[in-house]
Amino acid sequence: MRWTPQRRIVLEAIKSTDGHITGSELVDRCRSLDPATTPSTVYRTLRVLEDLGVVQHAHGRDGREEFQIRPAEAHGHLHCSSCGQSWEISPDDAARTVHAFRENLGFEIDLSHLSIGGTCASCTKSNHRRSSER
Amino acid sequence: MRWTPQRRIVLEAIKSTDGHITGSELVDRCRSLDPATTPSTVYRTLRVLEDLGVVQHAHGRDGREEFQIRPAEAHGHLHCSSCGQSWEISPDDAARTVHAFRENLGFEIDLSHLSIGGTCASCTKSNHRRSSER
DNA sequence: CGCCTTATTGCAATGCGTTGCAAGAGTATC
DNA sequence: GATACTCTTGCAACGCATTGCAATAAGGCG
Repeated sequence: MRWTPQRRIVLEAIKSTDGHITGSELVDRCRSLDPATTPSTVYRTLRVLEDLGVVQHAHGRDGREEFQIRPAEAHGHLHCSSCGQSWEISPDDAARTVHAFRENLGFEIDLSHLSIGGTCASCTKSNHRRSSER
Repeated sequence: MRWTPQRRIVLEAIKSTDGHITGSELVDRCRSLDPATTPSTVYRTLRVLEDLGVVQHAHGRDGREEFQIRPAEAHGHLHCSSCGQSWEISPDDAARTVHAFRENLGFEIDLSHLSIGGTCASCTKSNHRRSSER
């Protein structure tokens, strides 16, 4: 494994982000640190960093990969299709779900990859209000 | 809404598939029915059919869209990252999960979009066997 | 310190999917 | 059946991500 300037930059860029970041956003950010950055290097570096366990990716609601520094504790994400926001699933809720699938199906959920779409509480409420106004 | 030959072909193609199919696979299939098929039309038609509620899409483990004729009952999918297989989540297990998130977080899971990655029962078993052999 | 091995990079080409736009073809109306 | 309206199509260009390949440079070794 070689520790190259390019890899340093990718790591620096992803470290300085708060929460998730998509591949192309990261390419942009790297380019602002070093204009000579090429996309292929960034994407390849991301895979290397993921193999090393430094970063991880999940999929946003549109299926696009979103990267982040690997958190201390693996957690899934919740995406609201109405307002577009996303949240981390709390360790408790996650554990409950993981447990249920393990018991019922023997299926071991990969929490770091878990991404659930739907409608958040406040959007559910406001949608309901709007439909009863008609 | 116009019922054109192109749309007829897309619908025919997706109807004749068993289970899921990715966009590009569907384009190929349409091309075998009509070589003049263009990708943009296929993808646009898929969105129209989805708006009509005829088809729906979810995301495979790699995040790629996978389409299918909308089933009588919405169901999520389970993807094993080890063997690559995928299964439908039974209505019971699905309901349990949906219920849990609604109660705890007020979050309304979109079941038709739910796609969970992890390791299936038999792969978990054989991985375990392999590691204890070392 | 310089050389050698080979991991890594940059480039160019590819694939999937999307979009703007002008040309074309459904559908309704008369 | 002809006409007009406008929804759809096909094309070309684009964006994101990946890959093969030759050139480059990192890091170990003498």
